[in-house]
Amino acid sequence: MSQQRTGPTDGPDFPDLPEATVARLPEYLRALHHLAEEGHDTVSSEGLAAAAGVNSAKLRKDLSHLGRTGTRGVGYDVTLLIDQIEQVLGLTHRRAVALVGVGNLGHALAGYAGFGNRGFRIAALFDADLGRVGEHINGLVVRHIDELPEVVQEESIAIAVIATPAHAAQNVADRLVAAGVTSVLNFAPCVLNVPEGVDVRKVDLAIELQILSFHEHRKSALTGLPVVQEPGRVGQDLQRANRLGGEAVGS
Amino acid sequence: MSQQRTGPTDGPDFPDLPEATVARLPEYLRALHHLAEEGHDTVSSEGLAAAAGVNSAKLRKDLSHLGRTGTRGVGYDVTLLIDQIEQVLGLTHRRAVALVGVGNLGHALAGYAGFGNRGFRIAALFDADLGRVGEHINGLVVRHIDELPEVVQEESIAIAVIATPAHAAQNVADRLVAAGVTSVLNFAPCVLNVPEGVDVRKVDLAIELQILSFHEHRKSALTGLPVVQEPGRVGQDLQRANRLGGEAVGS
DNA sequence: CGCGATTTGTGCACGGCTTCACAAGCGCCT
DNA sequence: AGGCGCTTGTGAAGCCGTGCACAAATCGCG
Repeated sequence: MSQQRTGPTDGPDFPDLPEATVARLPEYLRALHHLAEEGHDTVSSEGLAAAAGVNSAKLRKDLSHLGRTGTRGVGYDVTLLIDQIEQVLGLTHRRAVALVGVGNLGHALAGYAGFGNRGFRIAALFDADLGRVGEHINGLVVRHIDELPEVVQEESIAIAVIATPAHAAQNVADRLVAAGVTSVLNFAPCVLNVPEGVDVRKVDLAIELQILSFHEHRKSALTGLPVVQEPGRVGQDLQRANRLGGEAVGS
Repeated sequence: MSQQRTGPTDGPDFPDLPEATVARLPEYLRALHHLAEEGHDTVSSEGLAAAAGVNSAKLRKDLSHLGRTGTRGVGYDVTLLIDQIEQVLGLTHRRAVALVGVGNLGHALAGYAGFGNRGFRIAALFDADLGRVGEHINGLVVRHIDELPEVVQEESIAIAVIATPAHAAQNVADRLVAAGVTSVLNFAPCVLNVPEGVDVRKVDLAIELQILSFHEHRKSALTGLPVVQEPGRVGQDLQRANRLGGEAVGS
């Protein structure tokens, strides 16, 4: 609401990173932690790039946005780089996260150790179902969603995870925003409308599979039969042709 | 392995969609199903774009890659468009999916109804832990991972989901590929090395949160105090600043 | 102290994606 | 039948991201 995303930041230490870079920094961070555990003190861009699964030039350009980080001829200091990235990502303190929806998926997320290890602390669980309120999960008690405002205030929660059914997600999002949450990770398969200034990221498991399905479909069309049919009318014909050839997916 | 991704496809009905388009088609599909349930027969690009959360021009260009789909002055026929997209994504039949790792997350995924509704059928569950083998989840029995090759053959499985701990993921991926799987959805926080021709998509929950954390960090630096401190040592100081500015998030 | 090996940081060009703006086409109404 | 309003499909411009290739910088060693 109050700030626009465009234009250079006037804050001195915010280099206004490209979004693509921001999306990769966490991956670098994970790789660096792994390297640190193995006892490495320094890494070359080549080595870190391999560990993170990216091009080394891209990695160097990404890191160059953080200011002077590496030393030529040597590489990057692992612990120093970890600190720098955690700085930029705002991971210098454990951020409190609220989780709404303690169903099938939410239950699993509440117990997922990966959050705790990587800068986050699930500070509160919520659900609308009174049958679930009061349940203990991983040392936390499930609270009713009406208690959102107080808890968000008390725990200084800025990030929330939505793991509710799709039909409830928009309502939950509205209440989260009203309570002061400004970042949402949405697992519900629907589009969320939020006011400007609130960030939403979406994770849709079925969509990921459907993207893979497309590539599968294409692979099997290439390796398998050449799909004989007229190039002109690509309408209902295709539909029928595919339904018939549907089984031929074995490698 | 056998095919390279570059160059135009020689198959007549594969328009070689841009990857960005492929990633959005599933979202359109979901929105269309929703519209169909509400009784809509046609949609304008504007309407569908709003429902999918994208720009309408982008949507039209995406759909134009599928061939003639809409009618000018009217819009898009909802059911027809659903069929077309499902065609292209290879969703004309329910694809069998294997799920490896029946821990915290895997358990939830096995019970997730969203897969079944959207073109996929979890055909087999695997785990390396003998204590879990034999367990019944959602009508399926957990099998030992050594049985992978047979089951993948029998069920014609081309897509697999990895929900194991990170340290086991690469091994599992190798075995999946050896068994004939050519698409992998990886929930383990690590990079997978797979031979060419195998597609991997990764979902890392902590990374999503870290990206949100970055934006939070930036917001609080903008709205709050101008972050007075030496540019040199950007260490613990920022940490304090953020904690103080944490309250100022009310809309 | 100087040289060579090594590795970072970056200028540059290329390709893909996004967005605007508008012409072409379609149906409806008179 | 003809015109009008609406909506698609697309040319063109601009932006962002990627990757090559190389200059600049640093360390170690003789």
